[in-house]
Amino acid sequence: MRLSKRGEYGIRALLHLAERAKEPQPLISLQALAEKENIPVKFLEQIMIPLRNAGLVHTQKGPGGGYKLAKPAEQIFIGSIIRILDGMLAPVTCVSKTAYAPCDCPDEKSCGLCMVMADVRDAITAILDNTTLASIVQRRSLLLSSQEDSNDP
Amino acid sequence: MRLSKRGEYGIRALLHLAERAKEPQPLISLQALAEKENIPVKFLEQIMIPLRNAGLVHTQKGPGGGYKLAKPAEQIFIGSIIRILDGMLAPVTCVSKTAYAPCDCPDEKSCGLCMVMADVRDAITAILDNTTLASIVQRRSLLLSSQEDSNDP
DNA sequence: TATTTAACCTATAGATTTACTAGGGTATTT
DNA sequence: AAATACCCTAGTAAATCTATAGGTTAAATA
Repeated sequence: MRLSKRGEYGIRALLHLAERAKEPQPLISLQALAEKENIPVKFLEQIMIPLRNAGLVHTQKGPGGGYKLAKPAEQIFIGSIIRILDGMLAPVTCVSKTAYAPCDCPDEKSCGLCMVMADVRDAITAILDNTTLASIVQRRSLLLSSQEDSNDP
Repeated sequence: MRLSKRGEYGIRALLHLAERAKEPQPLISLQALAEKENIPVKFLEQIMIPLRNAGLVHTQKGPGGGYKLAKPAEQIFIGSIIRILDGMLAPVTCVSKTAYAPCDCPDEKSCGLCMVMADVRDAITAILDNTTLASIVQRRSLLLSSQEDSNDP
């Protein structure tokens, strides 16, 4: 039930872009992004390609070029990122809504395993398809500011 | 975020044992169990060993021997089975309560990814640590009987 | 226009995990 | 004693994961 490094790095990278999101949003180079997040540069490059193809990030070539979010952080869901990078959220293919494939049980409708895994899929998607980069950034800033408070007398 | 074949087969096998659970509970041979559930015999054998070591199944050697549940199906949770066979339920090690290992973010407390994954872990465990073999068997029988009804005029 | 910069693209390679398979050992029953 | 059925260790082919290498293309700037 693991999130791959691919998925983890992808989310960290986009989260980093979301943290920088000002108006106008600045570009950051692959090199800089990888260093800041401690991700192998060439691996991150591989990860950014499908994210760009899916329309989540915008890129610009040449000097001063780099990466930024292609749309507001409020509109980018963690679920989408994981589906793009890791394939699906459901624990088994036969209960996936976005990447369905039959399993080998005689009848999926009456299969006990499928029932439970469908529940798990619903629970996972309920979170990941409703959590945006923006909501994470906000939650994190709330946490950090409350920690500051507790340091003051 | 996938359930392995190992985990899938393990659950299917124990679910099969739970369906047979009468008083006294009969033994079923590895051979028969594997055939009924379409699982490779020698692979299933590997899967049953840790389940027995963990005290979920009882085995008996010799002619007429085989496998049965070691305790009531009401007391066997799907979460336990998956942890035994696949290692952990959490999507990343740093939010696992039963198999914690640090990740490489600078601070886990303020890591946005960790926060979300902790939510996911909670959602998954809320289901899998509260679903027993018995509850699945019951849910399945309710479904099947309601299907019978709808076939009658 | 030449040069530099930085993303783009294809291929590949090493490590790990997954999904099995093989074959002999051990306990139990008849 | 013979048959049965679980026990245990090892190994292996294929897939997947985690990168790495190296050249190509586009854009900015001098």
